[in-house]
Amino acid sequence: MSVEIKISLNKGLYKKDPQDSKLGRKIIQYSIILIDKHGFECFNFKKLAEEINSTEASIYRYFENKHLLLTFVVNWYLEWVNYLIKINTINVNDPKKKLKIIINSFVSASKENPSVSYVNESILHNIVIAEAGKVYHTKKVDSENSKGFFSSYKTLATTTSNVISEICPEFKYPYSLATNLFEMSNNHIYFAKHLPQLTDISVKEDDVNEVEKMLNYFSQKLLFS
Amino acid sequence: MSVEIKISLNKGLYKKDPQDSKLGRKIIQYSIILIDKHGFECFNFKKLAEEINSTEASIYRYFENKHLLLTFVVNWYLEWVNYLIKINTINVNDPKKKLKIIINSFVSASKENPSVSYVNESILHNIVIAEAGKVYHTKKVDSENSKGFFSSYKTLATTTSNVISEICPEFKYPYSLATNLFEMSNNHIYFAKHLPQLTDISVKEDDVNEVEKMLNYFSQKLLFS
DNA sequence: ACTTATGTGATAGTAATGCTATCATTTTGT
DNA sequence: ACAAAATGATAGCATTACTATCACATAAGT
Repeated sequence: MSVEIKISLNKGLYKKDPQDSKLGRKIIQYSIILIDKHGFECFNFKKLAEEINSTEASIYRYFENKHLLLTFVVNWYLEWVNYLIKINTINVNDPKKKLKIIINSFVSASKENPSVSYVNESILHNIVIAEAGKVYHTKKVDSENSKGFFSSYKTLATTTSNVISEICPEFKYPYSLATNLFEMSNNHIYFAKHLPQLTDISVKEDDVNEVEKMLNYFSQKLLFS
Repeated sequence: MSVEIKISLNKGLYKKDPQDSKLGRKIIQYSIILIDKHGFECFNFKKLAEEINSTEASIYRYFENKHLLLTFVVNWYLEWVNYLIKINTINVNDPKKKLKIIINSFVSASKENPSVSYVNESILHNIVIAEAGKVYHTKKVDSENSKGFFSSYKTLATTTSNVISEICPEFKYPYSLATNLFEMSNNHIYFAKHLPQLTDISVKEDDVNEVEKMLNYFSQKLLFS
C-alpha cells in the first residue's frame, strides 16, 4: 500500500470530484488515454463511456462538458508539476540551480516515478503539449479566469518568476520569461515531432534533452550574461 | 482604382479559390469577422451563411469544413506578413535593423495600410493571436503538413532565421528563436488582454509597443551580448 | 440571339454530437 | 437491514456537420 497524492483543484471545474470515486478515477484515467489517442476535437463522452463500460449520463454527472474535463486534467498536470518543483527545490538555495530544476520539470516531469495510479503522467504530458493551449484560447477565457480556472498556471508562473528575480533582480520580464520557458518547452517538443522545420532541436524516442539544453541556454543568456 | 495584392495559397486549402469570386471574398471577409466575434468553436457555416445572406451549401462549395477555412485565413495572414517583411526590408542591409522590422511586423503588421479590401487585417490579427495554434494542434497535423499546409509559417521561420544567422552566425537556435519570437508576440498580447498575471507587459488600446520592446530586448540579449 | 456551362439559392435529409430527463438498479454507509 | 447515494439503462431533443438534388440566374462562347 502506498500513499497517493490527492491534488486539489478548483471546484468549479467539476460537478463532482472525480478523484473521490472509482468511476471518477476511471474517467480521468481513460479520458487522458482517449484524448491523446484521438485528439481533443474527436474525443467525446460517448466514446469515453464505451471505453469504460459506463454511460454518457454518468460522465455528465462529473463534468459539464469535455472542455471542462480538459481544463481539469491540464490543471491536474500543472498542480503536479508545481508539487514536483516544490519538493525538488526545497533544499536548494542556489536560484540558478532552482531554475535548472524547474526547466527540467517543464520538459520531463513526466519521467518522474508515477505518483498517482490512475494518471499516466507521460501521456498526460503529451496532452498538455498538444492541447493545453485550447484550455485558455476560448471566448470564455475572461469568465473562466475570474472563476480561478487558471490559477495553477499562475502559480507556476509566479514560482518560476520569483526564482528568475532571485537570479537577476533587475531583469524586467520575469513572468514573461517564466511562461515563455513553459510554452517554449511544449511548443518545441511538438515542433520537433510534427513540424521539424520550425525548430532547431530534435526529440528522438522522447529524449527531450535537446529541448532542456536550449531552454537552459536561453535563460542563461538572458539572465546571467 | 487600386491594385490589389492577390495572395496565393496552397490549393489543398480550398475546393474553389474564394479570392476569385464575389461570394468567395464575402466568405473570407465575414468569416474573419464572425470567428473573431464568436470564437472558432462557436463559429459555423450556418451562421456565416445567414450573415452573408447565402446558404451553407454555397459555402461548402469553397471550403470542406471550418477547420480548413481557419487554416486558409491564418495562412493568408502569414503570407501577408511575409510580403510586408519582404518589401520593408528590401533596401535594408543591416541585419539588426532587419530583425527589428520583422519583430515590428509580428506585433503590428495589422497597423499597415490595409492592402486588400475584403480583409480586415486588424481583426485577422486577433484571430491569429487567439486561434492560430488550433490550426496545427490537431491529429491531422502530419498529413496536413505533408500537403504543405504550413509552408507559410515555414517561410516566415526561414526568413527570420536567416536574418538571425546573419546577425550571429554561431547562434545555435535560429529557427527556434524565430518561431519563438512569433509565438511569444501572439501569446503575450493575448496574456496582456486576458491573463495579465502571466506576463509583465501590458497592452492598452491595442498599443503593442511594450511587446515589441520586450521581443527586441530578448533577441538583443540572445544575439548580441 | 442561342446554347451551354457555371455559379448560386432553396430545400431536404441524414448521421453524429452535445446534452437533459427519468426510472430502475446497485452499492455504500450506519 | 435500511436509507441514501451512485450508477446504469433508455429515451429524447436540439444543434451541428455535411451531402444531395433541383431550380434559377448569369456569363461565355459561337
